[in-house]
Amino acid sequence: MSARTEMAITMQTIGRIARASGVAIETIRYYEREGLLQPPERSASGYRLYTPEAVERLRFIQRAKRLGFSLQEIGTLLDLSDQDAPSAEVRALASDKLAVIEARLRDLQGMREALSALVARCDGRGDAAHCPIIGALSDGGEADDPRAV
Amino acid sequence: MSARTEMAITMQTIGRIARASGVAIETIRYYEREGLLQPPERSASGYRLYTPEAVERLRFIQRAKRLGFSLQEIGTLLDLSDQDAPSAEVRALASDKLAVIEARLRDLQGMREALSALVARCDGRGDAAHCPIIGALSDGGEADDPRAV
DNA sequence: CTTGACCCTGTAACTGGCTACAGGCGCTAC
DNA sequence: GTAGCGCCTGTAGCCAGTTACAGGGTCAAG
Repeated sequence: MSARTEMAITMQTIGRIARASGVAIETIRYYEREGLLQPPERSASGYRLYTPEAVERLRFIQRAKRLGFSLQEIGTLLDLSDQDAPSAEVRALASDKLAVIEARLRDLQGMREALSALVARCDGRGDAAHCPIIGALSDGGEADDPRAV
Repeated sequence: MSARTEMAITMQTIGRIARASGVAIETIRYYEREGLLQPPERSASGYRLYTPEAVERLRFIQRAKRLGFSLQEIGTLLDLSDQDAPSAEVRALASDKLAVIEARLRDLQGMREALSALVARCDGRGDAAHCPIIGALSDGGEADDPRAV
């Protein structure tokens, strides 16, 4: 059990880290092409060999994706982390993203309100010519509720 | 001013309806290819000639887009309207879309909460290694607030 | 008669994030 | 040795909704 004989710790093939992380093999290779993952070592026959940290990195990517970061932004986050950059930069990225999410939320809330008002006004009886939804889309919504659509 | 001599009412070229509707020329042709707009009449030299209703239809499309409908769904809405189908079908489409929007809203609200909690925990001082944002992304966020990210 | 704005068709590029081949080697078990 | 999985590269396709050419013809003004 000398350090010399177990040189490879627990290197894993791409299929194994794919299963361990829940990220598809093709996607892992794609992330490598996109620069999110360092090109790993290769076996004599050219197989990619990953350390367990690769799984951590993939999980990082997944979590950041869930928070709404794009792959490009995740790349930046990973770089900042790797270079141990000032935390303020990470924070700035996150709060920019937060602002984008909030803007999108306001957008969607507007849509929801407009649409639910329309759905509420349509009883589903009669035909499309008299449907308030069609009416609102056709002429800008000047029925009971003259809010712009 | 006989009906015979002014056969064309006020037919407009594509550039004019583009300006009147705010939709780019290329986009109008694209909508035609996609079946959202009926192929218009043509002049002797092959120019598209639109009636003023085309502008209405383009505005309909824009309003529906703002409400979150896809072009495909807008096509369906227009068909329902053209065929004067039962209003219930329009209503169903709208309330399905509403449900999708609400689901997306819940999603984004979750993102906002998680992200704003992280931003709040990072004071922007120190470096990335000690940044709670990086920490949460790296290990699943088991800091002050062990909520899953 | 020429300029320049407008229109035509058809096709390709773009965005982001994958996903799917095709064609070919490597590895392991029986 | 041979089956069958796993891995490799490289390229192409997918989604939606445009946008951008290239290479032409048309039309109105000066």
